[in-house]
Amino acid sequence: MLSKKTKYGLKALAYLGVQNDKKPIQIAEIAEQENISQKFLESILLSLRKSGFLGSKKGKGGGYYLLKTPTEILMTDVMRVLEGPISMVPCVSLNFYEKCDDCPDEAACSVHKLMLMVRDANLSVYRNTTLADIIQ
Amino acid sequence: MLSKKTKYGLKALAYLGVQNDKKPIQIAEIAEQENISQKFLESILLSLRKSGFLGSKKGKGGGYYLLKTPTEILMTDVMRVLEGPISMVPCVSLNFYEKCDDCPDEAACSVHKLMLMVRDANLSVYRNTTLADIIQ
DNA sequence: TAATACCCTACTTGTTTAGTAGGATAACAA
DNA sequence: TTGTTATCCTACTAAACAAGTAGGGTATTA
Repeated sequence: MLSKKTKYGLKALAYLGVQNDKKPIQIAEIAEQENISQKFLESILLSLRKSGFLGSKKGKGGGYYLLKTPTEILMTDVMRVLEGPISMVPCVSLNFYEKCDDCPDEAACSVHKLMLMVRDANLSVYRNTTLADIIQ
Repeated sequence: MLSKKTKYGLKALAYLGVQNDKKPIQIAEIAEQENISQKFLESILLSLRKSGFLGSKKGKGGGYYLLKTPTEILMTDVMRVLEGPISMVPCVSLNFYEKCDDCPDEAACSVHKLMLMVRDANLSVYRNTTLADIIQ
């Protein structure tokens, strides 16, 4: 299941992505428009800022804005930050590889084989999809 | 992340799949060979039996065995029983569809759009993979 | 009739999720 | 300079879920 964090994060990015100008948008506005708890959204936007997707401005007239254009924002990167590893098991992860402690032989493991295929299928979606592709 | 339940269930199915004869295999043997807690595996095999993948035999010489040949066991079905819905959000699920309560317009939802692509990618893997494909 | 091995329910423990609470800090405007 | 706005940051919490454990009951076979 997709976590609410990821869902809300994606919705917020999409909301910022459809704005034509680069004027900062307030958390409160996004939260209200997208039916998200404001405080929860606050922490999500914070992590999106820390990972380089968003810029922010404090004080009156402040808010968040995209640092790149939607066509430059890859779902691979967004998903890794919001949802974590794309692989369903660490032993097939490109960025978070870890050997299974219970599995003596990766090459012979049926779970490994299946999860490799699943990982590749997911990666091909996320790598070929940008924020621009999912807004409008 | 893939649950241990699914991981163990797949390993057990694979273990039963490589047996050439149809002789029942005991939980204890699978648990030992695959490094799985026996009691936990017991409950997993029980659910695989109740969903029609396995047959069982009680008493001495008893155990579990596949009810179909590995080429007939689709990953779509296995994953749905062990891991639950293949979709990451209910609003794109074929078998467990549910409308999002916070989302006014599915067609315009960016999360919906992305998750549709992800669902299709995963389905195409699971639908085209049988137990036979992941053993050996 | 004793041993074997599955059958079934209920409980426990640890982790994660989805928030809440409450204040600190920076920027702008009067 | 002072009040207001809005982000920044830490810590806490309730509920759900995962991953087992415990302890028997029941059917089959020798």
